[in-house]
Amino acid sequence: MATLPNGIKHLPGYLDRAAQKHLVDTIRQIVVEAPLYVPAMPGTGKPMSVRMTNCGPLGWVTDKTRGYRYQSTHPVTGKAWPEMPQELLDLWGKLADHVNPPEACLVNFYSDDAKMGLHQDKDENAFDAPVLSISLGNTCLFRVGGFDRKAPTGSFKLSSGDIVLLGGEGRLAFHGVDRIYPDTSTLLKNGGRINLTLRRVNP
DNA sequence: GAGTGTCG
DNA sequence: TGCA
Repeated sequence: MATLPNGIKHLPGYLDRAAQKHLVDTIRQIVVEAPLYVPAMPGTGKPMSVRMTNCGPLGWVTDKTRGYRYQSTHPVTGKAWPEMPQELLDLWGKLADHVNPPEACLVNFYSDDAKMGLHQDKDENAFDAPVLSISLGNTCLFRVGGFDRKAPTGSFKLSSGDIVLLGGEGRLAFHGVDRIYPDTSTLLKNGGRINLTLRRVNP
């Protein structure tokens, strides 16, 4: 485990291959119930390069007119998000150091050419709880900065099975994904990367 | 002015 | 990595 200068924790190889495979199977089932959709930027409506879905009581969504928010239903199907799987509740219990369970698990699917610009996770009302991030599939280059957008940034690779905790000082750190490295994992048959982020939304 | 954006 |  490495503690970065800004307080962000990186746990390389936290999940073994079996646990990763099991999670992928779980996510596959979630995607059947709650299909991946293309989120859009507020205002411009510009599509993001990642595809998204969620599980848990709440899900993070965005579209052109209503912007970033959490809601209890899938924006396309209108159905409630699938239940939060037990294995994710267990991981949160082990690593999050927070009394309450996570309410949202955002599932981001990155194709090999997808990116995520530098941003803060600040649509929650519970900054005392960390954001717990799980990487599955191809390696990515992850960039982390500080509390202000202009603070200097640094980058490091995240591999399949790695976990990152954005907590404490690092909870509101700017972060993003610069690039995906194709063919760096055999976990996902069709390439790409899945990132799961567990969040507490309500205080 | 800001950006879960893109470009060089 | 920083700037546009």
